Amino acid sequence: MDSASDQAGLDHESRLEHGDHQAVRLWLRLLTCTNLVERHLRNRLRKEFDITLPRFDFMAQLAREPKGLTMGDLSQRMMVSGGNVSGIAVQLEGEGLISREPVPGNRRAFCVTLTRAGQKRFAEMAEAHEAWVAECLGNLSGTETEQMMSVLKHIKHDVSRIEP
Amino acid sequence: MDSASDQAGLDHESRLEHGDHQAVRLWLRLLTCTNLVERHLRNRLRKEFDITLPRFDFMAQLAREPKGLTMGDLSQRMMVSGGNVSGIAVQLEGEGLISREPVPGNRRAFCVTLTRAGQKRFAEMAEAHEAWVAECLGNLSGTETEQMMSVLKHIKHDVSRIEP
DNA sequence: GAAAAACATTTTATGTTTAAAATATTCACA
DNA sequence: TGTGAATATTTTAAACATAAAATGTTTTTC
Repeated sequence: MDSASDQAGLDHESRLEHGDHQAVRLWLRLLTCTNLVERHLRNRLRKEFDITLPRFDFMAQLAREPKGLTMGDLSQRMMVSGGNVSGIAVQLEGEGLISREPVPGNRRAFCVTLTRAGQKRFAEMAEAHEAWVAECLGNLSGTETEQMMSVLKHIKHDVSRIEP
Repeated sequence: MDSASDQAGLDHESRLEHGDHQAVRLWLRLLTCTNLVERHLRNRLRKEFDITLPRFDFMAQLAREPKGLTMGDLSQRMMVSGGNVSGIAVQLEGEGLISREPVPGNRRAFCVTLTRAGQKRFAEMAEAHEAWVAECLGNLSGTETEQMMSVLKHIKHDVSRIEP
């Protein structure tokens, strides 16, 4: 607990505690940083396009998959609950940005796609969004970006091995 | 747009586009990874201690500041709106985990502290929480941790220079 | 010293998020 | 086949988030 103590010369238990503590410090910084960027993007999307981040994300997933996705696919890719995409879909459909067609062989599922209007609208937003992200993360050196990508991959791997 | 094209030999504009694209890829990975860890911690806190992440965070801020914090301090440190902490405070006060005393020289402000019960409860949770974080982020090498801390600091600096 | 500005907090209205329950459809299999 | 398990989605209830208005207190300023 003594912050003046040096890492060298600690016993096993203390070293473990120290490592855990380091992990917490890293986690807090990671969380703060991500929230900072996320909030920035959220605010700009709202100000410039009057759209929320989840709705933008919803459309982004569809833009990547021109053949369309089911509600379940969307829920999984956006990593949010099913009830969530359900609500967003109703709104976007009401605005004519997406359409939901029944799937021929499966009366449970919908096939959701961007409408023509949705594609056009998303293209405008995506361009701006990419520039905003670049403002936040584009000043890193090539090395920094690679390090970050690599460590994040490592973390993702570790976390997905837990989940019980 | 051609993913087979090599970074070398691109003109200025394409290189810019490439850089922006890299930034977006990094951002998506960063967001995914943070959400993954956050969700894991949220679930465990709920399962093991029947508490939400914001409420845990609220208590964590107080645990670090035994002299107490005002509602405004808490709002700032948790980086959420004032109305938000207000609601959480009512609940935690109702459960006897925090107390709100008037500040002697300032009848506007409250001084919020953990009660004895709150300290005890938080200590239990914090220990588990630290271990869970270590499960997620503790398998990184010293180098990886340092790289991550460094790059995140860089990002935070860049983002806070934007905001308007 | 009174009016105005700034401060600290709560209330209100609106919207997002989640988990869990409900509904409906399809699949597996004895 | 027909019963139960699995799948796909929607609905519901509770917690959380924000902005903006409301309330009360302190400080500034003229």
